[in-house]
Amino acid sequence: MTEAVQTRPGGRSARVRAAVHRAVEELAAAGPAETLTIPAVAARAGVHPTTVYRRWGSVGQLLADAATSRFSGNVVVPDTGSLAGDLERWMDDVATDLADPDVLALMRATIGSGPDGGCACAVDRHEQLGAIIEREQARGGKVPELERAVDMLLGPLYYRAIFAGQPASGEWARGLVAALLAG
Amino acid sequence: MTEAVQTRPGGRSARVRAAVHRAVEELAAAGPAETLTIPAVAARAGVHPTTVYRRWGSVGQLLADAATSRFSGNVVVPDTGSLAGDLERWMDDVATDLADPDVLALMRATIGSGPDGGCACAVDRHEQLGAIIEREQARGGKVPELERAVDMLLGPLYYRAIFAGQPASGEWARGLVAALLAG
DNA sequence: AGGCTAACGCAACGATGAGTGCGATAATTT
DNA sequence: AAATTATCGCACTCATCGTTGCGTTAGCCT
Repeated sequence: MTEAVQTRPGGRSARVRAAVHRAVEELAAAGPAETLTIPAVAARAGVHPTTVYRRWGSVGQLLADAATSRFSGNVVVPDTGSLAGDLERWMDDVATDLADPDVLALMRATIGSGPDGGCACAVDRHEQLGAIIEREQARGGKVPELERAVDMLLGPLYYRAIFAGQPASGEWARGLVAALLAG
Repeated sequence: MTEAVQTRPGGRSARVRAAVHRAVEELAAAGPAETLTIPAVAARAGVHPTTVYRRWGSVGQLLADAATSRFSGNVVVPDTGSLAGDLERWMDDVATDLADPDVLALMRATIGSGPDGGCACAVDRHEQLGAIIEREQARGGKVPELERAVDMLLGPLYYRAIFAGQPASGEWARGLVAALLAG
């Protein structure tokens, strides 16, 4: 009597999901926020609007899903052997990702869609930074606190991207790492 | 023959403007983003939708206007006599402001409304920080660079508010000031 | 106080987004 | 290979947003 709701993740469903996610990213990058509507997304994805309404329900949930899918696992945690090297490589990757206007547009739209939109964009990065620090700790090295690292690395990076509109250079990012490790 | 477009800022216009701004803040705080529509704002403000359409045009411009109005001049630059004191007081005020859920909701909606939405929320704070540093410089004290101050103070503050969802305590904010002045 | 005109309210229309019932398709299982 | 059923496409309806023309109200100036 188990009412197991079995899902069906292979084949067409996956294709539809990917196409819709791609359409969301493109539309978020293209026009103003009010053009990001479900019929528009469906048309661009080559899918019927009904499908999107049924699978996601609202623009907010659609954006949250697209954002978590986009911001999870597209940056690999490096392993250079030293904490400084790991952090510098990782910051460089994150900064490069944040320099893409399409990524920024998706982030802005996701933030605007609800209270946890911002978290969906950064949780993965938070965990990656924690993993880097944990590994150094396993190596036996002295590590900064995760909170301090978040404040001094992620904070400035995301602030510049969203609130200042400045591009983040690799050199500047390495300076942040140096400041963290010096303190 | 001067075609001076004379505006009429007093009396009713100002009342309407204030009521609409208030309605935007309330609606942004109340429901999801898709409920923040011009007819809804007009109804809550006790104003006819046509008025809002004509004066602001789109939800994006309306949000930008409301945000700049809300985030300008509601924090006074303190003058305690020392740089550390000024920064601590100011950070405390900003942190308190950012702890208000309504303020956060307005910020999120503004960020989601367009590419410069984020700037509209932070430009004033940027200038205030610059003013504090300039005053200390006039006093003859040694001052940090404005960029570094932004990275180490505004960055963590806004990152926590938007991307981490953590409340910012006054103690933690003072720690940021200490770290900046120590470096 | 009276005129001038910017700003607002009202009514109506077209366009489009949101939601629903039903049949068709294709992924998964036996 | 055949059956099962989750998922999708289609046609249709309802609600509401965006816009325009016109009359009215109420700031500002002489």
